[in-house]
Amino acid sequence: MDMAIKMKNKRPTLQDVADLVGVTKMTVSRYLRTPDSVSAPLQEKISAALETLGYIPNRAPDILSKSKSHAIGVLLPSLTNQVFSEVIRGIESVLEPAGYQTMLAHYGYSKEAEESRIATLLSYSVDGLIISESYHTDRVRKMLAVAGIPVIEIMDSVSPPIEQAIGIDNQAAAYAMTECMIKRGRQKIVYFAARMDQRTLFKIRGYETAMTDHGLTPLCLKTHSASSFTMGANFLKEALAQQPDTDGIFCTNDDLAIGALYACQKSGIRIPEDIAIAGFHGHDISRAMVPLLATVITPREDMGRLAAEHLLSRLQGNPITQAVIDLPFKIDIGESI
Amino acid sequence: MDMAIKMKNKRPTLQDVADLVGVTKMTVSRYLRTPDSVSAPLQEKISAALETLGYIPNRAPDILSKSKSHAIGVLLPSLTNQVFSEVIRGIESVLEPAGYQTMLAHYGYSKEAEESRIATLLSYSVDGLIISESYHTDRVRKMLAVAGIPVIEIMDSVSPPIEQAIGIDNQAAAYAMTECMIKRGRQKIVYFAARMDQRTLFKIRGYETAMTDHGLTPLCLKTHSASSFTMGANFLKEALAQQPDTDGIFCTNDDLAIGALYACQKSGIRIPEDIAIAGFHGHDISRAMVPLLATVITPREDMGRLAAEHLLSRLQGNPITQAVIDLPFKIDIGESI
DNA sequence: CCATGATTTGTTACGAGTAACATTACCATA
DNA sequence: TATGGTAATGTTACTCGTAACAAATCATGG
Repeated sequence: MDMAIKMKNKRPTLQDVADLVGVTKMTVSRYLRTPDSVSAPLQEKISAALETLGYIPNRAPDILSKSKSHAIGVLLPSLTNQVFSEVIRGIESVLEPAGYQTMLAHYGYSKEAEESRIATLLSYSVDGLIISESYHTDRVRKMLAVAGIPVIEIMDSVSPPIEQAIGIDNQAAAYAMTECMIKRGRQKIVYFAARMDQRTLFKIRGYETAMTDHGLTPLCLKTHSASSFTMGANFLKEALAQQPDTDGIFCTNDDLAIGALYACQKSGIRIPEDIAIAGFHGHDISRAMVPLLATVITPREDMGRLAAEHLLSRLQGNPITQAVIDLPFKIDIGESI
Repeated sequence: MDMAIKMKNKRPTLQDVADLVGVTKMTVSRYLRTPDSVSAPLQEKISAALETLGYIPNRAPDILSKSKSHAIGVLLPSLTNQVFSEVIRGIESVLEPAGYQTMLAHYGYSKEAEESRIATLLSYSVDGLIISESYHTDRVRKMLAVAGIPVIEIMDSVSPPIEQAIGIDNQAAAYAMTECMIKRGRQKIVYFAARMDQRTLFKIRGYETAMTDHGLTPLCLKTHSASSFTMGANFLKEALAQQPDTDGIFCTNDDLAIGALYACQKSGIRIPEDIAIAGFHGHDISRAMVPLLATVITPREDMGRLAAEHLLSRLQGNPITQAVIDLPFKIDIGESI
């Protein structure tokens, strides 16, 4: 066999193109960035050579010499949650048309994992970071400070931001929904909480404050595992066991609420006559189902979109105009409370 | 003000660490990779200096000299679709523990966009690619060939793969579900199709073949826009207008099916007595709702997981063991047919 | 007390593209 | 035809970490 020609299977470089044309790689480099800076005959020859070899630009040298990767790191707690899928969608809808690449990472709600993921993203010289959660370790804060790139925190608008935060006031949202249920006559409202992350803790506080403000006794069922329809059904059973006259359920997200709602339907519990159910986030399904789920509608995609827009603005050298952007939420009473 | 010390705000390099300790960067480099290759006193001093400066490794030189980024490019048609969120989850569940970074991109079902996204991913020297759809332009095929990195296609197991494909037989799946509905007595089944991508076309073919095989007349409602609950409701209206005695609906995905199902509930159409409804994919919601949605359960997360596993295996130098991996689907008749 | 080998640290070169500077080619005009 | 000026192309140096090689240091045994 001929094992001569083959072997050199590495992708073509500017030098390969230059050799084919008979010029230096500098000329090819110039052609790629400003075609007219090269003479007309060369333009054609270089263009043909690029096509022949299938040349693809290489960002590595640029990342090395200019520390600019044109990539943005996105660090979220989870990919399992629909909320974050929508955030990613919002982010990508801005970054991609702007020519930025998204580097996605997740840390499963673990602080140690967050540290290592941020280090990893920084090791790729990302030009900016979008991260979530409002609490960060000192090590994370130091890494971000040293990296000297713009960082935007999303999801929560209450905690003081590292630089800039875009989110909602989860506590106020939970308070509002709880109060709404109380005003509609519910007294024995149970809160279903999962994951127990920062945002969930804020929501619980909002719920508990609303309950005690109205002279009612809060009852919160908690799990550290992820939320799911099944978990919502399980929580329903437990709630009825602990508090048989439960007349309202407020869930940390739509999954739990829908799980609880279907479980009620299966056991002949009428919604909302017997028990009122409310969720959190307002996913598409809750806007379509029968009965319509009462929920707190949150601007998840907007959060991603705005975060990306502000990040790009800062990459263009603009200063931070607003350290905290508090996005509005909306209470939708649907048909389930 | 003192503008002396500040200014040099770029992130610390190995040289900075070395200067602080009083050695060459080579020594620090060695310490980072094999701490014991450096004398004990130096180990401590270097460790302290790294901490003081907040040094973060830089992958750029490695990418440049070894063309190894430890990043995997993932190109999907859309991020809007829950199917792909779950695929991403599967991919990340393997890549992240293996120390690989995910570079995510999407192309909105456009072939031109696919070309440019692949070029972008390659420009970052990704070590491997996971892409979707089975049809690719010549330019894409050439880029992939020149890049010389392992490529895995997911979602479809029928078309001949570039190198390796992992997916399901969409046509067979649609055929199976259609036949199942027919065997349960349905005659006037309408197909709801959206997006009209490769996979949808396969499904339509499966549905139509099953119908004609059983002497029935297929009727397919189509839209090029994305599927949604609303679209499912609209399709229902149109189906009843075009074929008032419609007794079955088979949808290209669960969203359309659920939208149609809820629309039926609202108009007093009984499911499945009056109309049988089936979806495709078996998302969590369809496994929890009342009535349980009949659906084709597809191994979305498995697809991602397997794709990532096979990719890693090939990055470790193993050959392709199976060019096409056809994953099983499952018909779940639920309570809606 | 020096030779020998082992251990530790240092030096040089490289990867791909580009900024900055240097050179060459070419044209028009005096 | 020499000259000035511009347009086109070439050269050099640089980015940061590390492989490969070189040098220095140290310990041990004869």
